[in-house]
Amino acid sequence: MATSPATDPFELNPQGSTPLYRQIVEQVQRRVAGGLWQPGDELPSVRAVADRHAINPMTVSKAYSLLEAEGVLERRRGVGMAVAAHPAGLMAVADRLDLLAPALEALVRQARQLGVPAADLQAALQQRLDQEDTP
Amino acid sequence: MATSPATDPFELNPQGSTPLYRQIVEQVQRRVAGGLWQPGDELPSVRAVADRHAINPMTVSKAYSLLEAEGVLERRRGVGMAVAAHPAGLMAVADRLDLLAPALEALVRQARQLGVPAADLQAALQQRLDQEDTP
Amino acid sequence: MATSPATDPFELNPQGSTPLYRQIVEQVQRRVAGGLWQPGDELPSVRAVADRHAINPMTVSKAYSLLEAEGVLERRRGVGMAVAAHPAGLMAVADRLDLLAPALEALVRQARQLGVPAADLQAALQQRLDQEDTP
Amino acid sequence: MATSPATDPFELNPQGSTPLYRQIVEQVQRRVAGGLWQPGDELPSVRAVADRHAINPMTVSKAYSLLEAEGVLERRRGVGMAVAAHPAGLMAVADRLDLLAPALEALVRQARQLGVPAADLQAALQQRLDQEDTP
DNA sequence: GTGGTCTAGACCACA
DNA sequence: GTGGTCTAGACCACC
Repeated sequence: MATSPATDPFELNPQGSTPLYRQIVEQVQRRVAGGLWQPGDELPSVRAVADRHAINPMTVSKAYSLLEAEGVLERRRGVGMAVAAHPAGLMAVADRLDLLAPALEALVRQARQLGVPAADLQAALQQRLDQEDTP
Repeated sequence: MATSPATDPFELNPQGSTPLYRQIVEQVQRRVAGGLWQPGDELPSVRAVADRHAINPMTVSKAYSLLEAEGVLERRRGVGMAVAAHPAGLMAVADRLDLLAPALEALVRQARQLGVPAADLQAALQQRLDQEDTP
Repeated sequence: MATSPATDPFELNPQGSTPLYRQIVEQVQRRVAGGLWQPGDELPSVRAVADRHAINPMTVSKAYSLLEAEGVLERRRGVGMAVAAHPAGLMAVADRLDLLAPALEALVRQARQLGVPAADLQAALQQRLDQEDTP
Repeated sequence: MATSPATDPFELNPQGSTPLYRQIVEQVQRRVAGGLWQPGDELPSVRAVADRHAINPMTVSKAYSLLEAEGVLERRRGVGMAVAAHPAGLMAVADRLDLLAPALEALVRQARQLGVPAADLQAALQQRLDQEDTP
């Protein structure tokens, strides 16, 4: 089980509506906030990520720069990027739940408009979480 | 309780990142898919919606046109738009759950990346659904 | 002989009753359906087409968006539009004939209503096709 | 075999892009031009057509008025509309073929863009005409 | 450079 | 009254 940044840690969806650089930024933020990635862990190079996903290196670079400006990552000259010593994003479980609020809100709103009963929604989540445990 | 298309059936959020016309498209899709709006029901006119939300008529028109191309709405010339006789989007509960898949997927992925335990996520959804019942 | 999307691949008739954006949509559909344009081929930019024909960029953009929604084109962010990897419209000769059905139907119906004999209609088509070969 | 104007002589398609009144106008024009309908033949009343197709009587009335202005129909006070004594539209076979030119042009252009071979197009027309003979 | 979104306003066609 | 089309121009996001 690999939780620290591997060669290819990102799940990118070029079709999706959220831009590529945003997808990278958000995934790093969450993993650091949740403690999955620890201070000092090194991220894959800009070029490695760009090659792996066949995207423009500038896109990756932009994401890393934003994360550096945020204090989540720090630049190690000649080496690459690493999770900052005191990452701004690390937080308690309760605060992490707040970060989930928008996604939760969207889910519930869509279910309401679709006329899907609360019980069915709960069941669907349960089922999806079970998949997660035993892939 | 008004379920069929009222004078102002839309909940638009001009601040959000999703464009206005997309918000309209998605809300109509879900309401038709869920059976809340029935075939033959007439939608509020382009101008009415535009005036109500102080937006450009073209924005509303664009949404309606897309929905017509999708087969969800049909144009009644000189009269207005109505839910299509055989809307492409009408479906059973199970299929409606499929429409929720992307939102559900996003929620679970974000929770995983944040390191939020499954139990906490379930609890958060439960709590949010309880709000829905007793607003 | 240039078959892949050139700088100016469209034949637009501003006088005709069919709107400009529809003309673009239909021409792309047919060329992709016929295999003249292959998956991955890049289309001329919105601005290029708009300048070339002295029309508003939005008109071209509208056409491209509809084609994307249909699955014929795909957006490459920051790069442009291209024929989709698996275009919804690519099809065998038999199916392409189905696309001609409406036009064929209209022709036959008009001939019937005009009392034009079948033989004369056949001859007229033959004559028109001969022009095509030796322009 | 009914060639003179019956109770319901029109083939109307509310979905099509051509407006309803235009469909009526063109069908009358062609039938008179081809001699299928003879001078003096009476047309169904505005109300009859409107009821039969569930459309607005004004739409039918507009079509009839245009045809009267053109000299194809004449108004018989208290009785209804009839094909004019000397209809402007009656013409020789060669001229009628000219009326088919636009439809023929559209068919050939679409076939070319679809990459359908001339022979296949000829065959398709032949097949469609055979249906016509033995319905 | 690319396309996306929205506005303000015009004119047209249809019923 | 309804929606459809097009324009001119603005601003934004992405790569």
